[in-house]
Amino acid sequence: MKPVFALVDCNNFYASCERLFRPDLAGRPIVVLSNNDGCIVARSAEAKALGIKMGVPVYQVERYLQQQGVAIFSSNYALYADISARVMSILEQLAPRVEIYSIDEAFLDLTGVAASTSLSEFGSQIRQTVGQHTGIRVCVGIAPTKTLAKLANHAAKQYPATGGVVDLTDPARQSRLLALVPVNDIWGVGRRLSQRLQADGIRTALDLAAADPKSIRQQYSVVLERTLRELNGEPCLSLEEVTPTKQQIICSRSFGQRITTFQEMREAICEYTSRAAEKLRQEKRIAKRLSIFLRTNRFNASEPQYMPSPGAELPIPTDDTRELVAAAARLLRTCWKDGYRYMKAGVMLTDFYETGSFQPDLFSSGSAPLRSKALMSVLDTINQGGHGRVFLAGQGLHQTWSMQRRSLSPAYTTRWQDLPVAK
DNA sequence: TCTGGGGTCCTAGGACCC
DNA sequence: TCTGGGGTCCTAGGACCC
Repeated sequence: MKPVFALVDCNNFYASCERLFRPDLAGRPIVVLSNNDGCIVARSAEAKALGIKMGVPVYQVERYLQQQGVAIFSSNYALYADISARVMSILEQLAPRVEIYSIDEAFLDLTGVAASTSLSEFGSQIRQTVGQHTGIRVCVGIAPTKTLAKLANHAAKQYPATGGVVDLTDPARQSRLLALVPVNDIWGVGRRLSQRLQADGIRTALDLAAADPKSIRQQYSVVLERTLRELNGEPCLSLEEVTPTKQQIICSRSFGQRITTFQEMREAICEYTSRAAEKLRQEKRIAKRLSIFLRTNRFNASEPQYMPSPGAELPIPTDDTRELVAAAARLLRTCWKDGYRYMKAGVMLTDFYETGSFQPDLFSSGSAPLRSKALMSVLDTINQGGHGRVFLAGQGLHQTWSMQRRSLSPAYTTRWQDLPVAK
């Protein structure tokens, strides 16, 4: 049986989540900012219509946002994750196999669905059900490959006449759409590739689909060859239901204010290491390698730049916050230099093993690592419970460097104090 | 003054081995 | 005054995604 994929994508997801609990904002433009209130990362339809671009630094458009009466929100990730989980669980009820691709997108396997009902009808059912149960609007693209399903979804968003659902299983329809799509709108073709492709005379998705797979592989890469084949309806990417285990865990942030002292940086690195260790334990992994990085402001050419990123192997892989923090602090001492204004720092864990699976080598002897499963699990339970936090002294009490979130909405669905009240 | 964070995959090139 | 060839493993960096 020929495979059929659907891509379900939430419209303007973060902005829509904010509006769910603020009916007074109906029809008003909304933008959501990145961490630290730096850039615009999501826009409502009204904000897009005003010409506000994705990714622009807020300070460049602050006046304009005010003039236009745009509602501004800091990122409220707890809220978006919770709404996302609700949307995804509905999709899992509707389709037998679902791959959660990102916070606001999922691929569905619709192979065989057409027997009872038409594919586009099924797409409309998805839209309706999700809309009814969560208030979130989605668009649905349906096609024989993931790459085509992405394009179908794109079209469903772009052309209101489609009613938010595009069935692209018909080859004639595929080529009509591909002729309209510029290469940079193809999934997997970014800024650099699209520049190169255009220089080679490949301007539309149809141009790429018509190119020779072998020479594309030679001149570009095996990845682009797969994209080309997928555009021609030949599936190269399959549905991945089980989330593959992580290869690396990163925790990094820009600071609310520049950091200039070792003490503050030490706090920040401790904090990020603790967050990374929590994620590691959630994954049920232990890590053998830890690295940290510091960054000055690369946008400011007149300032001296320093961006060290030292790393180290741990004697024995671990998921214990205290051991990881100690290692991170050692690395910080090796690379710290006074006299710079640091903008950002981060911690990265790599080289994972399953908890309990690691064989220590014959010669790593002696010093029993301070490690306690019980302690770490108590730490996690308390910190995930929402009734206060327990942390290492090194993380700092005041965290003067922590990020700015001036326009944060309440955690409507994940904190009792913030529950919306119907009057 | 003010520019996010967290991931993946692929490739090229160096180190090392026989 | 000459200096192979081929394989594997690892790392850094580039490109992409949301």
